[in-house]
Amino acid sequence: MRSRPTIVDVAARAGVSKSLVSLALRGDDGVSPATRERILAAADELGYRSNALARALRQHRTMLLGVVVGSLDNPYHTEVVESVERAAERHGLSVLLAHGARRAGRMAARLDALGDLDVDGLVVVSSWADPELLQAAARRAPVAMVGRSLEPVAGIDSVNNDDERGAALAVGHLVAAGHERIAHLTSSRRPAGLARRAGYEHAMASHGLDRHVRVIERGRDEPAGPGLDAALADGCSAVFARNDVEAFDALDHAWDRGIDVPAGLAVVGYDDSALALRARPRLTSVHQPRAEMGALAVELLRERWAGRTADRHEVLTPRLVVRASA
Amino acid sequence: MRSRPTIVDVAARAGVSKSLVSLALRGDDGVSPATRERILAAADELGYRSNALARALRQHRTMLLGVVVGSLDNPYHTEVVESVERAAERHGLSVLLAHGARRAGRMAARLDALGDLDVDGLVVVSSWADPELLQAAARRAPVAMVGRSLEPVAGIDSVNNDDERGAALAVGHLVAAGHERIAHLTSSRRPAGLARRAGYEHAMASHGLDRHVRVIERGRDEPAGPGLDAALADGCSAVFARNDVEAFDALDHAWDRGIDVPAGLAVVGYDDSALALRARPRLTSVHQPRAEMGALAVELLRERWAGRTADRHEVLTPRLVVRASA
DNA sequence: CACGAACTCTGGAACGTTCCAGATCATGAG
DNA sequence: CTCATGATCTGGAACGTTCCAGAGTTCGTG
Repeated sequence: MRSRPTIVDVAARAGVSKSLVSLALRGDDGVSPATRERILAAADELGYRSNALARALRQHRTMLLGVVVGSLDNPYHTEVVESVERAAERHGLSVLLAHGARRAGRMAARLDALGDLDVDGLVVVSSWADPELLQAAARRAPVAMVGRSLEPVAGIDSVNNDDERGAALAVGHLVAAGHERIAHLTSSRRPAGLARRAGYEHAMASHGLDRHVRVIERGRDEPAGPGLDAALADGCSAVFARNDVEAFDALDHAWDRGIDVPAGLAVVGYDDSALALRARPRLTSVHQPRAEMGALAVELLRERWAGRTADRHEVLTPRLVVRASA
Repeated sequence: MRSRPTIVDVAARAGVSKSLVSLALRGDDGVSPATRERILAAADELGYRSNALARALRQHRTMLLGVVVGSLDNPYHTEVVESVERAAERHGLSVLLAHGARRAGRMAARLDALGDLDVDGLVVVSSWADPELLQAAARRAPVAMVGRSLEPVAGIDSVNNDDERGAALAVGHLVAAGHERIAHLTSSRRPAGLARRAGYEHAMASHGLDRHVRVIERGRDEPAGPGLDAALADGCSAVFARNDVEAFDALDHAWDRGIDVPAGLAVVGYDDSALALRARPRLTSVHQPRAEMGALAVELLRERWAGRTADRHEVLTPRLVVRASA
């Protein structure tokens, strides 16, 4: 494996200076058509490929985008990551992926590693992140967060959907279908979860159903069964779950208990991830515009590169996708 | 945002040469304890972080691992990617992810982009890849493929599970449960799919059930229903699906038709991905040792870096995980 | 006391590119 | 014929590291 040809090799072959090769390859128009031709031909013959590293070192831009994601096991996350990668590619950026950044310690380590690689920007896809960590990272490169922090973090752009509104859509749909005792199933104390819960409570109140508010809380790895059974025993006829994964759990439990969905229990999820279509019956779910969210995050970073200094916090509007489960 | 301090700044502050700073930071033991102390303190005070780019340029190694994956929508793929990332991290490598490389054109583009970034190695996670594309990429950096090509590709290491054997496990289990008319559901013409199909056919033959071999083929986005119905009508009592996604489809269809699983139809999947646990009833599935496969792929690359030139093709042994669906 | 062997430390080249200031040359205006 | 102008091209510095050859100091030994 002979070592990769450089711009100098091309220059020698074309009989010009390395500087001119650089200009020609970058399409600068101070190069005469004839020599440009010659240079491109030489590059081609040698199989020259530019060294992105050297360019990055000199230009102070790597065209690298760091993407930090809590985990890939929730399809919603992977779909956001895919949309970020797609948008990045459109702008000639490559994505560096770090997953498993649930714990703050690991997230810090991954952010540092990405920073050392001089990424031009960072997208954090997570339902939560330590504000200080984000700000530390933002001192190196602009950061856009897809997902919520408790409140806007100074210096960090964000893209979100309106969780309260999404929750209201879900509750509204169930109320319209005649449900009154609507429970909320959640295992999250993170901002997105809390916002959906608050949205649920407000929506219940606005429909005059305060007295039927019932939140089924459980620990991260606790089963949903006991809480659901208790709610069912109290006449609860519908569940609005914090996300599709939890909705799936509710459907599973109904399946195990032989309860018909939606007749015996109506279920609405959140995210409208691939899971919603895999569920039986298919899951009615609040749709987050994922593709748009990823693209928007990349756009926010590009604006930062262009010089924007004011923070932007984008909140997109979710919509309800009605299927068979409610 | 003042520009990042460099090794030279640290040197100035500690009153030594940049070379010595470099040595001290890398833990070389030709540096006296006292000055090392002083240098580390200076680095700390300035908030120095090394520039991985400059190091990579000089050392001709980026510590970057390119991971190319067909798509992230099959949980099996994401789990392999996660395991690769985990193994990479253990060795101080960062993962550059490119997804959506189903089409050869896109895969070529992504491989080129990763090559330009001078990745030290490539892991291709896909059920198929154009051998020439892989070999072209391997001219730049060693390539390990997780997944099958029709036959071993010269110069490319690979990690696989033994699909034929896995298929035999599935069939064996169904036969032991008393099934004779066992169909195979597949929508794939890729090597892994073909191997599982062949394994199914051989296993059926070895149990003296040649006459009951029945392959339900369908197009990539065609429903599984019609083929399944026809098979059921002919007395088929079990299905061995090419992967969990297809098994899921079979369960769905059974659900839609009100057929009890496993009494009315036994279903066995392949991959034992997260989907298997999400299925109702829970899916009996052939387990591929994903975590091991990702780690092994990284190990194969490391061996290449260490100088191995002979190809290695690792084939791991799958095992059957019995759950409720069969 | 001289000398070589550690032990520490240093300056400059190199990695492959881009940037910058300027060199060269033909052209056309005065 | 001269000179400014624009078009085309060039050499060297710079990016932040690591590598290499060697310089200076200290110390033990004969």
